[in-house]
Amino acid sequence: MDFNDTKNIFLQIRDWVADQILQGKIIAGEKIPSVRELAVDMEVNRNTVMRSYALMEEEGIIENKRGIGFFVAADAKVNLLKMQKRSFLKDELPAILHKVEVLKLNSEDLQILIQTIQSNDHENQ
Amino acid sequence: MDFNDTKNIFLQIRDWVADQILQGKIIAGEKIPSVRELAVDMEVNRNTVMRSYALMEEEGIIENKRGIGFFVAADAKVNLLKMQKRSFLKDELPAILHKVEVLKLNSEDLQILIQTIQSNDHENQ
DNA sequence: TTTAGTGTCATAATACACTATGACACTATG
DNA sequence: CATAGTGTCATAGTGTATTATGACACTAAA
Repeated sequence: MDFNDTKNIFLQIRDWVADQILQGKIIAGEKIPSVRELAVDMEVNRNTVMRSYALMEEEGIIENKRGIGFFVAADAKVNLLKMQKRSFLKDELPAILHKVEVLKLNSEDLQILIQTIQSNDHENQ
Repeated sequence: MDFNDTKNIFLQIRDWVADQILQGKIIAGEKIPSVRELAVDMEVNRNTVMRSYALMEEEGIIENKRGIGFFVAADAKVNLLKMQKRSFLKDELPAILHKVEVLKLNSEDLQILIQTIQSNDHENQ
C-alpha cells in the first residue's frame, strides 16, 4: 500500500478498512484480515496494524473473537456512514469551501465533482 | 492559533501564511512577521516557525533580507494560485470525489458548496 | 495431544517533530 | 559607538510513531 507521509500509518490503515466496509467489499459478520496477515500485505509492523484494529474496536466498527480474529460489527456500515458523513460536513467541507473560494474554482474546474453529486441525486434507496 | 493534531505544525504555519497572501492580507514586497514574533503569537518554538519560513523560501514564496526579515516575493500570489490549484485538482479532489461517492452526498448535503462554485462562475476578471 | 493460526503484551531501538536555550552575524537607528 | 531587532546555527531534551522481536493465552483442526 502507498501511504501518505502527512498522515499516521495506523490512521490510514483504519481508513482503508473502513472504506472496504463502506464499499461493501467486506460485509457485516465477515472476518477481516488477521493482524499479522495485513501487516505483511501492507509491509508494516504487526503493532501498527494492531493499533488500527484496537481503534476500530473502540469505535464499534469491528469486534474480536479471541483466538480467531476480528469481524465486522453488525451495524458497522450504517454507523460508518453516519460518522463519516457528519465528520465530512463538519470538519472537511469548511476547509474545502475555503479553498474553492480562495482559488476561485468554478464549474469548469470542478466539473467532475458536480457530475458526481448530481448522479447521487438520481439515486433512490 | 488552533493547530490540527493530524498535520505537522510547521506545515500548518506555512499554509496559514500562504493563505494570508492568497487572500491579499499580505501583499507582494510586504514584510511578514519575524520568526520570533510569529513564534510568540502562535505559542510555538522559534525553530518551528523558522522551518516553515525556510520551506516557503525554497518554494519562492518569500525572500530574506538579512538582518531585516522575510518579505513576500513579487509573484508569490500568482505562483501560489497556480501551485495550489494544481495540487488541489490532482491530489485532493480525487479523495473528495471518492468520499462523495461512497457517502452518497447529494446536492442537498453539499448545497453550500454548489452555491460557492456557482458564485465563482459569475466572476469576471 | 500436537500444530498452526489467532490476538496481546512487553521490551528495546530508531526516526522525527517539537521544544528550550544559547550564541553569533547582520542591519537599522539612536 | 551601543542597542535592539533581524535570521541562523548548534546542542540537548521530550514525546510519539514505527519497527523489531519474543513470549504467552486462546481456538480450530489434524
